[in-house]
Amino acid sequence: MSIYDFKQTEKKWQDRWEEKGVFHAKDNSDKKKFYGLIEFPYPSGAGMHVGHIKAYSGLEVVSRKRRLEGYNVLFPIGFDAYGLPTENYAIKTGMHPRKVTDMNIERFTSQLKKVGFSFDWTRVIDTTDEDYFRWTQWIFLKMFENGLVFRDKTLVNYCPSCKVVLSNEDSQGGKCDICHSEVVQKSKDVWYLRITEYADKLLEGLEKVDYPANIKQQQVNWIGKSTGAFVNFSLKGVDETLRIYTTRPDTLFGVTFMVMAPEHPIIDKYSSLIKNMDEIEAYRADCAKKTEFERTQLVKDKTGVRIDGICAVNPLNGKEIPVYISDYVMMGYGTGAIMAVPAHDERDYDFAKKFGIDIIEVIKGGDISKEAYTGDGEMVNSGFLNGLDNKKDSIAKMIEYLTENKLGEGGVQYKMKDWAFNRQRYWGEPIPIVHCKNCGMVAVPYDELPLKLPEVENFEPGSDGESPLAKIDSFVNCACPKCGAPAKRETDTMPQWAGSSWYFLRYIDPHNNEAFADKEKLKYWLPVDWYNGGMEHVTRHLIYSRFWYKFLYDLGEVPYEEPYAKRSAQGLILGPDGVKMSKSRGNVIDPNEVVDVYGADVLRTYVLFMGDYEQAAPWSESSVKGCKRFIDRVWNLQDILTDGDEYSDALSSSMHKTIKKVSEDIEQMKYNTAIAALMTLLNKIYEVGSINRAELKTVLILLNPFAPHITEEMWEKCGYGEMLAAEAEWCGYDESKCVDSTVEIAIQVNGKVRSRINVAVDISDADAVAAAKADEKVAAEIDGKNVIKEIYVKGKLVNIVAK
RNA sequence: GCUGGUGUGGCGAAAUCGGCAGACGCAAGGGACUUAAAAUCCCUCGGUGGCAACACCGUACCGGUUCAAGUCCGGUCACCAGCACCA
Repeated sequence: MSIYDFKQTEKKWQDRWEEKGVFHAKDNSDKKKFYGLIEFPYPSGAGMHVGHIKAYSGLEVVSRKRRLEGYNVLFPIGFDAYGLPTENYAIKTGMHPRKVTDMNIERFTSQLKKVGFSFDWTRVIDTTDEDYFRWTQWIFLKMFENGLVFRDKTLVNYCPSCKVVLSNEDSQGGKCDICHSEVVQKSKDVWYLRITEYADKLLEGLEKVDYPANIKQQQVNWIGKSTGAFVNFSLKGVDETLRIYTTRPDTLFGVTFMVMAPEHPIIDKYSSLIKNMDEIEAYRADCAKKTEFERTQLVKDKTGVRIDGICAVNPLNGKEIPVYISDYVMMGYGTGAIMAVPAHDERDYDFAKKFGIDIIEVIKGGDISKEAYTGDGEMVNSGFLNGLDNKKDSIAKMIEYLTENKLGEGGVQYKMKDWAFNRQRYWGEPIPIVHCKNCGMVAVPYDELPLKLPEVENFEPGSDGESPLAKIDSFVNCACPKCGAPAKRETDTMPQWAGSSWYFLRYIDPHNNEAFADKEKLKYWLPVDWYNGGMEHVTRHLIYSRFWYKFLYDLGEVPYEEPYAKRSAQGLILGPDGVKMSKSRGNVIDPNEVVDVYGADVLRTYVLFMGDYEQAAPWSESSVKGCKRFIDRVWNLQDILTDGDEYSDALSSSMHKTIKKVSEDIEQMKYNTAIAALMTLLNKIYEVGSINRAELKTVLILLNPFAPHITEEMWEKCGYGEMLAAEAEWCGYDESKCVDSTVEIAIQVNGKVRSRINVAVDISDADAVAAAKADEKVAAEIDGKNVIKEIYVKGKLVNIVAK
């Protein structure tokens, strides 16, 4: 018995795989392709996390299996290297972000290689590389050309700590996605990408892809499509319409007041008519003080101010309606104003109660003296709608009436907002736009790309929320590409999501200087067959990259409608204390230490064995040892190896069953049970006491995707060949050989197990029941009773119902 | 509040279609080997009762369907994740 020297062995095979280039994807191949994609890492200074290992190991196993199955596999890796942590580190230490990035990438690379991942290292990309971001800028300019880029001065999410403007996706829950501090609202002129233009396409595309239901649902909710109507209310005494959006046009006869967002422009436009402007300004100031989080909390106790001097008119019956401002209405959704129907909306009801406003019932079914009735029913107090069902007929009828009389029309709204696309920071892709007094916003010509970052001394962002680039005159001052007049460059950079929005396309053709990727190659490799990543990206990167891809599809640059055919998400690895790993808690597990102590094969096996791949699970050092034992027991199979080029009778059915189980489980990401099946097989082999050459070969191939190093070493040592990864074929199995000739079945009497017997697999129902009845215990149990029913479930059990 | 999900031993977890609950691993206890420890190997391991064969109970809780329910149906509770005054 020899001891398995994992350190020396793992290094040996990692070097050989690299030398031989066995994991390089081949272009222009006739073979079936498989494109497996994992979310490329942000190369942080902290180095790799065990979470990375789990995230990559899933598709690593699939990719290795696919190669053995004869596929041409693209399983690439790269680095999403622009971002604030690097820049902040550079500010702190005085090192250039380029240097920091290069160091971190080098460290990640060596760590990844030590785990033995089968990435194609000839296709590595780095989003901060000028040959890469040149094309990020190129896509941005294409969007600019096509009207998908615009500037707007409105309230934006702003992180005072990071000193950057955040998109809606980056400030979920009112917290900054980067540093988790409270986001404030600030009025600022910033860049947007018109992602809402693609809302419907993003929604419809979900029907064509294989994503888990929860991921689809989350995206659907995030896009938040609603259908309803726009209604134009006139304001009394002035030539002005107050336009609102509602999903409930059926309740239009029940409107008793209107509410505008505090920032609504109509207020300023008619401030001279408003008698209580002081009160309104005071309320606005109060709202501005609230954080986004406070403002979006659902509160029963509504606040607001009635606008004295402005009055709206119900377009149906000419009734005068008071107008309020309140912060429960948001400027960013719909038109920033609502018609309030307190009888049938909880928020309006709370507001009406507080301010003593009339509540008019227009749908029968509730008790509006107690609470708002939001259910359905028959229309009342509603003129031409009376007697109709509110859902079935009256919505359509009302929209028809509004349209005919030019009082409004049907419409849709989305919760998703346009993408605030900018960072007031240094370490990002420069936005390739020039501001010219004569020509306005002008695109940097394509042949001047990449527009590089200037060399600067100080990366510190300006306190006024300006990019550090604004201080570099040599960068800012330029000639207008259109008219040649002196002009100024845009100084904002792109947000960190830019580079990752299309990286999977560049892997396909990473060294192309003529285009972001060759069309023929895109046609061969796309779509990504399987994309694994974290749940945290479902309403960020995953939406953004689908949007960019769909834009490129509309341009004719990419071949299919959706980028990712299938998506999956791994669960978190928690600390040994069952809580999310964090530096401050001191419960972080360093994957390098695990590799050093137990070896890469053990680490890889453990992260997949620890539980359901998609579920969170705590780290357990002793369970790691269990996997170490398993790997060592595999090594020791050499001691009981015998000749034989066919499966032995003793192991045949176990071999076939295990091949079937492992093959099927990998496809369903049930890696834990696949490994358990291999352990079960190993137990069986040791019980039998020997393994022959044919059986060992199968064991090595089945285990190879999980533990590639030890299986390569044994492959070579036992004389199967030179390199498993280059030579082996995935094992087949024979369904008919997965079963033994006899099985043990349970015998139940009235549903309770009373005995067990061995029967032939192909026993007939009648014989099985007869055999069951012949059993002593069963016979005693049914003696003197009436047998009512007899059931035989093939290979499982017999149930005799007796009274 | 809405959406998606989860609830099974001391722990991580298994269990196609409803068909022997607890595979596999960890921890624990006992034993072998050892001067000793580690490593390794063997045995036990959901609970209660029993010397035992065995019996009864047991998949968050209450109820239902069924010969048979962890699995299906109705209701309740708890936890996790995401969204949230979205008109």
